[in-house]
Amino acid sequence: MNISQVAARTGLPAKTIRYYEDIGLVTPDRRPNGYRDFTQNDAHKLGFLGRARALGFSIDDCRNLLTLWEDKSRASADVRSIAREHLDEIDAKIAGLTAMRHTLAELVQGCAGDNRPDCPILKGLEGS
Amino acid sequence: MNISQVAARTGLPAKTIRYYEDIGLVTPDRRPNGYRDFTQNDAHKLGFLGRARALGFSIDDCRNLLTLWEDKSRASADVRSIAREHLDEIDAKIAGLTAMRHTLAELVQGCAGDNRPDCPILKGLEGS
DNA sequence: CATAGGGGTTCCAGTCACGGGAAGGTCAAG
DNA sequence: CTTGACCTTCCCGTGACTGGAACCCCTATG
Repeated sequence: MNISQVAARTGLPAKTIRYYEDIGLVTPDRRPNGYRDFTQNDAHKLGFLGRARALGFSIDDCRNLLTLWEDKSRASADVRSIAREHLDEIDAKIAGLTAMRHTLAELVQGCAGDNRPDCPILKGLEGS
Repeated sequence: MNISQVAARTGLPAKTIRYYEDIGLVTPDRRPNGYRDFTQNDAHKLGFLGRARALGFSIDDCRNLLTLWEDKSRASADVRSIAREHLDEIDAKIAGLTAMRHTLAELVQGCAGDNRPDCPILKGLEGS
């Protein structure tokens, strides 16, 4: 399979796929003319990567997950622990954003939004 | 004021303050020896920047907010519209993360977390 | 057979918002 | 005079790509 075909199948840009090869996440064969030749398994791995990245896993996480995924004898507890850590991170991010949202919403609420130069949002940002 | 003092007052690292000067957000004076000399107003601006950044405003947003902040005749509606857009962005991020969390939590829940190699998390990531 | 196009390849540079660290000038204290 | 804290600039690295240039390969058409 050429790179454009695997790109179409996985939804990943060709550039990204080449980058994933650069950092050793996939190792496609090469044809005599130098073109990359992806197997079904490569495409499958790249699809896996795409979904894991979409779920917010870092490249390092993905590398670990890929290893576990290919290791038939791995313990599912290992996978679970990576996923759990990631879940905690997501929760922390959500909490941070929610706090941010709260503060900002208060500022916006207090703002008349008219043509007067008096703006509580800027006042709020001015600090104590 | 030297950079370390304004850093202490604003909570921003000196490196960050120099960077903000690089990209034109502040323009401190210079002493004969080359040291930066920050006015009270500079410190105030940097504090403003720190709080706005902490609320997740982008550097570009901050640049706009700073302009509005320094413009005595600005309309509060302008500020409000920037803040509202930012609020929408925050909401979108929260929604995305929440969806992610949901998917991931389902995967984790389905995982026994024992030593068997059968792992629903990896299965879920394998895709259709 | 020449050529046009749509693939593919490599490599280099840029992104964002800094952080780390080197090499060297400056200043106040002991 | 020396020490040590502080300041300066400069350059490289981060993460995960993205854009572009320059060039090769393959097929189809006049």
